[in-house]
Amino acid sequence: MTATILHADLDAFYASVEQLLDPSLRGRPIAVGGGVVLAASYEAKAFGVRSGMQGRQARELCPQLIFVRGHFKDYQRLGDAAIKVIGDFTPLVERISIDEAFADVAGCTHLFGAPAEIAAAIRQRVRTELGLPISVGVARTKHLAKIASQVAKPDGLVVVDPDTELEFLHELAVELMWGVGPVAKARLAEIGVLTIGQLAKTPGWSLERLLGPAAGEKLAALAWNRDPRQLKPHRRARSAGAQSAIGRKPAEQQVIRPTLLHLADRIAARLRAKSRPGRTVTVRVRFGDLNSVTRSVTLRAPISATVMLAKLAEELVCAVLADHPDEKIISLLAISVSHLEESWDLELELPLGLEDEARRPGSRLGMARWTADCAVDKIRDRFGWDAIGYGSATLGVSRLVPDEFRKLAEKNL
DNA sequence: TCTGGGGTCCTAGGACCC
DNA sequence: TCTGGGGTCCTAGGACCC
Repeated sequence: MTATILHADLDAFYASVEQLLDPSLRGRPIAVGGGVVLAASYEAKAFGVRSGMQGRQARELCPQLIFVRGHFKDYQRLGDAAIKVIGDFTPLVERISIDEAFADVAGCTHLFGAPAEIAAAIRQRVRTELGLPISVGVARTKHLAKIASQVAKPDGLVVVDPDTELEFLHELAVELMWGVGPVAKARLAEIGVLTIGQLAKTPGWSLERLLGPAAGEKLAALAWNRDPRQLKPHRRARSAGAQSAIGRKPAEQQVIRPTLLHLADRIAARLRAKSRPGRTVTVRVRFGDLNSVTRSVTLRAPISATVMLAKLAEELVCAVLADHPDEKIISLLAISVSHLEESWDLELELPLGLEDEARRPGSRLGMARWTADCAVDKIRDRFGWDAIGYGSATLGVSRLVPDEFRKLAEKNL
């Protein structure tokens, strides 16, 4: 058995792109964003600057921090180009996000050499052709390849020989494992488990009691490098959503309605573009105290119409607020659509979707709405997103994070 | 460390069916 | 009518990942 799984991960991707585009930023602490840090360079991370952090806090940690507005189109272009370099070696590529992918090179070693050589070649090409640092891990399983690339960062290559994989794995900290976050790490620490080796020696029943049956079993297997996950080149998304942190706002219709319409507009347009309407609509409301509550409904027929989604979301939010009459302040609204149809003939959706709506008291059956959605989609295709839209949705909606940035995180439906 | 946005998966209880 | 058991779907919440 040889190690043929690669995990490739661009280092501090957005920040590296900025340093590539503007040489005066190289070697300096920079943050992409403004009000919120969307990404930080290694130099900034050294000061404790993290993505998601408030800009003010980041500046306190690192007074010389340079804020740059993002070049979002370049992120997409260079991320795609890096993945394409990997694709030049093997078609078995599973892209995880804009800057990260797995690949299996088992079938192409006769053409390009050993997996380690292929990994080195990928790094070399991304460096010379794109000007970006990328770290690569090579191992027998996805889990170990992923850990290897983390260990390799920044700008490194780590190959885990199958004969010594447990020696490599067992001395690492548990939180490097896939699936061990802050909560699991703390629980494991309570029973004295700090390293993956200690985890491996912990009895299965103990892990399952601590972390639940599924997580316990998974971690036990991963600790012995038994990772059953296959590479999946074509994964389809199971849900599509959008959220907006709105600061502290009163829980009132004039705040809620335009925000939900904007979110619904973004989601529904994506669903329509891929003909993947969904049956379950979930809403999340976060209150002033940062506690949040969700509410969902599952329909008989899938929907992808903007107004219908917005209306359903609004009813769910109203139900949440009715259940929490003491909460006067909301700080975030989110909508997610799941139970996505594999593929759906749009022509069929209208009668079925509206049939559902038609049963609801006080609603009007509107062919015009669906026709309008299609017209809006077409105009946006030609003239851009902001060429047309729901007036109240585009105006007065706080955009803490630019929509172009949000798009980068969207999965292909 | 209380922070932004798009996702996945798991759990537990209840409804409902056979 | 009651008791038992298995399976599936829905809902709400939570941990985790990038």
